[in-house]
Amino acid sequence: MAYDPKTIEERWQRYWLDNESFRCEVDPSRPKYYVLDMFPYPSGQGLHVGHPKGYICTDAIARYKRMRGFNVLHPMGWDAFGLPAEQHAVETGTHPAITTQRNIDTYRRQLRSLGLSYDWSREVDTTDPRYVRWTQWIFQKLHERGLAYEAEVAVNWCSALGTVLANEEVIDGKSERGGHPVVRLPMRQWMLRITEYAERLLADLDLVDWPERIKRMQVEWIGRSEGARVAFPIVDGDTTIEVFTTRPDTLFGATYMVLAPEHPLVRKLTTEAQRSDVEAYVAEAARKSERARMADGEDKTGVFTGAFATNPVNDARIPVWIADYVLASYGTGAIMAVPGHDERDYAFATRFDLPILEVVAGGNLAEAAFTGHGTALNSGFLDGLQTKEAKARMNDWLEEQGKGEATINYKLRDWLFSRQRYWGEPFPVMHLDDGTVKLVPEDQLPITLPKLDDWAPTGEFETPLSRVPEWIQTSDPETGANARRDPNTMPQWAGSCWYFLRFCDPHNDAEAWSTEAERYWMPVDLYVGGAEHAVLHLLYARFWHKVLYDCGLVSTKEPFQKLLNPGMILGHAYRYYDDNLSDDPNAALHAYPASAVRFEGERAIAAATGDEVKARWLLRPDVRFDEDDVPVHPTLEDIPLEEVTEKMSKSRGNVVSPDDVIDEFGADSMRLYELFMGPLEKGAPWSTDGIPGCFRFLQRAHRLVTEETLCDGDGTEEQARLTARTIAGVTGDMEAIQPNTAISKLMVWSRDISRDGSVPRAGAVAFVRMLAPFAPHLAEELWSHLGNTASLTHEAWPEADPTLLVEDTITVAVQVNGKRRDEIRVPANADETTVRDAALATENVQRHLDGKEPRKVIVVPGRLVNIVV
RNA sequence: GCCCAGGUGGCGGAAUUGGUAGACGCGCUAGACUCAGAAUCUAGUGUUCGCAAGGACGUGCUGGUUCGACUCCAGUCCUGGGCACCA
Repeated sequence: MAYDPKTIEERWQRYWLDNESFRCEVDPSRPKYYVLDMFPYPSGQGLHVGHPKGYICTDAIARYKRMRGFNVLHPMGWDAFGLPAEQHAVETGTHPAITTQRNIDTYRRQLRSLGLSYDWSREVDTTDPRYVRWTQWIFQKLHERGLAYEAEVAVNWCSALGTVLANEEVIDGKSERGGHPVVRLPMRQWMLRITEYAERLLADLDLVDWPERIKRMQVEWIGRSEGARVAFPIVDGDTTIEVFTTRPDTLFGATYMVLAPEHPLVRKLTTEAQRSDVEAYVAEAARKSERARMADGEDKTGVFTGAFATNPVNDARIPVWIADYVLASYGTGAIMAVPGHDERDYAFATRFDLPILEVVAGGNLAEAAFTGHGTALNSGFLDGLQTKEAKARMNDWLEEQGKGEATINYKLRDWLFSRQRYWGEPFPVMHLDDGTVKLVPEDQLPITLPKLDDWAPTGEFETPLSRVPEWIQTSDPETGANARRDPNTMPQWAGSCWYFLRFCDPHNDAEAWSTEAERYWMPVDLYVGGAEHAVLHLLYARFWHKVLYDCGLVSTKEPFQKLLNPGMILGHAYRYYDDNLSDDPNAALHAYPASAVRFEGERAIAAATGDEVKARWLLRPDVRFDEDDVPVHPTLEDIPLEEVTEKMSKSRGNVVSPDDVIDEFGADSMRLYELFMGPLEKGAPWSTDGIPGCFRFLQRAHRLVTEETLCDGDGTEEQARLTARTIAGVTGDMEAIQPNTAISKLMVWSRDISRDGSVPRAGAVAFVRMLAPFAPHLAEELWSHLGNTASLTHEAWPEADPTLLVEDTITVAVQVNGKRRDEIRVPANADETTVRDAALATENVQRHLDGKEPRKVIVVPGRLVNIVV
């Protein structure tokens, strides 16, 4: 019987499902292992070959750990709220719930076809009301602890799309999709006080085993900085401007102040003479997106308000300006400008002819700001102090005088937690007529989404839910008083902040999870998912987890013990450009090769005409190759194509589906290949060239076990040693999560085991067990061929006989002056003198010594001998 | 601009603590089987000189430390990722 993956894989997938082979239950008598994939958003395109890289690796680990006696929790679910389903509803009228279910079905089918060993009885779906109920419940916990509050925050509103856009969806004041105008409008929104947890989110990174670069990204995102708050009184006024500075030691050098254009004091401080200039500047800044403001970079702009403030250390009268280089959202939204010792202030002062004062020695202020540390000067009581001491002295002085205090500031901002969208969790709150907010009683949860008949945006600035008055309008079930529901929904992050807890106890209708299940399964021992979630998802989930910890609802400070990021699998495509910006299928377009296009920021411009153009992609089968083997467009004349390797995405047309690969080679070959390609964390362009090699290996494995006659026992000594070495090596590789080298050792075994005799049964048994994590279908098939009736899911992992790992005779390399000249075979237990003499005696060494006396001989036991002449 | 990761054959990639560079796979070459091909098996395969034995060179580049460097140090170039007026 030839190896036929299709039959084998169908049979065993059926068996695993029918027997619930991977079902797990709390069992305090056994050690647990919780291995988790970041659950996917089920998009309409289904999986591409890049997605399963991590899933396959965690599956191999899960199967390995089961065989090592662990009680393994390995679940899968769906992060199913999200914008694409809602946009699909706008376009087709199909309810997002229907689209979502359809997509989930596709994903589930594809994951099952890979033979992944999930406990499907634990599947969760964040859009399921039984799940939403507990997401809302956790929101209420946050609210009860004062961590959820409402605030007026500006949003990017696009009336053409009828939706609010994230900052990265806005390019140059226009929507990324379609190029429609976007305005910034203030709106009442929910915020979560994540900043209150900044210090713990930072400190507890020490508790987890994560890649250093991910930790660093979180550290930088949180952006802790130590400094001081200082109050500057307004001249002839009753207000003060408060600023944050990391350099209180330079306070004597503050020669002007700057407020962000959005600063609440701008209107109040501006004098009549300056009012029209200031208002024009503020309006201009509001029109620009945050991104555009940052992009302007070096060219500092600003306007004088007409007001003056007093420098609290020397009573100097200094002007107050507004400028958009000061960010409203960081610190206090206002700065003291020290042009002598800050590059931005220096550029601004030079541009507007403001005084520059030297208060730290060490630079040349005629040329540039000096931002380094040094000795204070022109600074009254700080003169002569080094920067570090000067800071401390100034902080003390500020506190003594009541003019400021030492403080810590974070870049991290509170989390904007509402979205003006339909397909998300409604807020479990009631807005009462007196303006207060009351939580919906727990027994009334979940608040479910209303039906929506008309999906098309109205262009009005309103949320989809606000268009359903009978849903918005409600009453307080406890008092019967009038109440309104919140018209916003939660962001997609909400469901993913706690799904790993629900997996511990997914069918519990009395509580979000039981204490027993949480204490047993948590924390997640191994969490695998894309580095693109390095900051947001992982930070938000950690934040919720810490709140739940403070509520006494979870027992661990951190949810994810070890984290790994699979590298991205990239797709190949061929690129050109055209000027059909609106994607009109009937447009008469003009196409351009990459060489005729230049870039201005993120915009592609045709070099000849200056018109904006749009990138287009073709897949290899659609590309024509001309006589010089240059890829060209199949129909458009003279358009050479640029070969690009990028992230797989529908818009680039470079997506490869696992369905096609499985159809041709089977799931086991696909799994083996994705593991064998290289280390988990490394990305690579997708190529099918290596798959036949993996298929051949499985074929050979199949033949060895089913077609050869097995001899009983361990076989010859060489065979027994080979098997023992393989077991030891594969086990070590699995512990280190290096399936690529584990597989290569299995390949060596299958190549060499029948070298000096027929395949020994004991070796075959060990081999099949070791094959199970990588090619589980074939392993099951061979296992039953070896006479077993049960699945090998819970069979014991083989153990290497340690006596067989010790070689009697070993090969030692012989070097002369560090260059390898020969090798010798010596008994493993030979002493140094024996090895040294044997090495000196070899012919090659004698020739290279050429009669000279060795000056020094270095013997590295078991490794090599180096003879220095 | 700043920070981080990484540069090893034609290709994907191996290489405990500094100790035989290139495991394993792909591709390629030759042979076996075959009427032939496919498939399979066997052998070879870093570059270069040599009939060979054997030598020289070789882990982005330039130096350094060392008996010995892919591995450690300094500098430099390239690629990928992150951050980007955070006071």
